[in-house]
Amino acid sequence: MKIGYPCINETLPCSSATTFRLASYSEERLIQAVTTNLACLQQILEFNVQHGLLFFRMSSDLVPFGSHPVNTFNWQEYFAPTFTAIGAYIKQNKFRISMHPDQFVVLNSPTETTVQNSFSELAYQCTIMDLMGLDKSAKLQIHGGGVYGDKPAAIRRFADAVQVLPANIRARLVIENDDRSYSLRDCLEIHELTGIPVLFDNFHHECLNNGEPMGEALQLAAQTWQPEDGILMMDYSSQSPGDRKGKHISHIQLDLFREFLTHLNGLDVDIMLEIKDKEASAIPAMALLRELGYVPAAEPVS
DNA sequence: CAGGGTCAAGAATTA
DNA sequence: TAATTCTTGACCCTG
Repeated sequence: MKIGYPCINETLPCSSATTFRLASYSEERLIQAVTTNLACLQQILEFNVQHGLLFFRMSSDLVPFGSHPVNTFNWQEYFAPTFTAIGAYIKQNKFRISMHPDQFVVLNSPTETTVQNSFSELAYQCTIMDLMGLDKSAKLQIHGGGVYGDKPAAIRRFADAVQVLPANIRARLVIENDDRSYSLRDCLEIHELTGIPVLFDNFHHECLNNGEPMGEALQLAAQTWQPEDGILMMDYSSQSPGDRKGKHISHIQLDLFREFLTHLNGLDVDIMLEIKDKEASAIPAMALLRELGYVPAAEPVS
């Protein structure tokens, strides 16, 4: 079991997602931003190793405009040695890695250009993982997309789109249940049609489900992962008290987290904490996992 | 220099 | 058909 937080470290004085406006695009600006971002990514990974946080979601913004036509620079080749070095560090420390293309990646959109843009974005993010030399357990997580008033048709379009993806992207693609449109059951159906694993989000499942108890839901999602995919990846969060339903909590509530863990029933998972204060929650969560024996005690610093 | 409007990209809801 | 919400950080313009 590994645990982590997404993209941003609030302790370190750097960002791995510096960007700039499209209007101010230039090759110099791009090189500067990517250089900064990759240097910071390395620092974050080192911080995480020190704290035993070995599941990490890399920012979608490592390369600004990574899939935009304005970006004709061969950043893949220019930064290949840096990607290789970071990848070596990731493998040396046995990190689990994910990326999460955002809401603009919609494989089942009825708009052809939206689908094409989605393919480009997936290709961009997959290239980063490929350049790092990561195996197929490093995943790209996306949601089902829109429903457009006809979910069965939307699911078929999604499945058709997955089939025409290049093999390297398809091998990394996983679908995550969301909190308003595509439930775990819908995602399992997409898995049946495409073979892609289902990344389980406990909080989304609480918001939208078909009656599956948490423990059963975890088992159903876990069954969609093949050995080469690695163990089940999941997103963990809980409701922010007093806020709109679906709003993520700002700091981890350890009693709720502890209660959630009882539903695992021995299932091994990697847990991404989608909680606002990032490592400030991940560190105490990790301490709890050690206390409960889910992960070994910290190794002495050599 | 701080505050705040705005930013590549979408979908669903509401007006 | 058009505006707003979702959701989020940070760029970068304005005063």
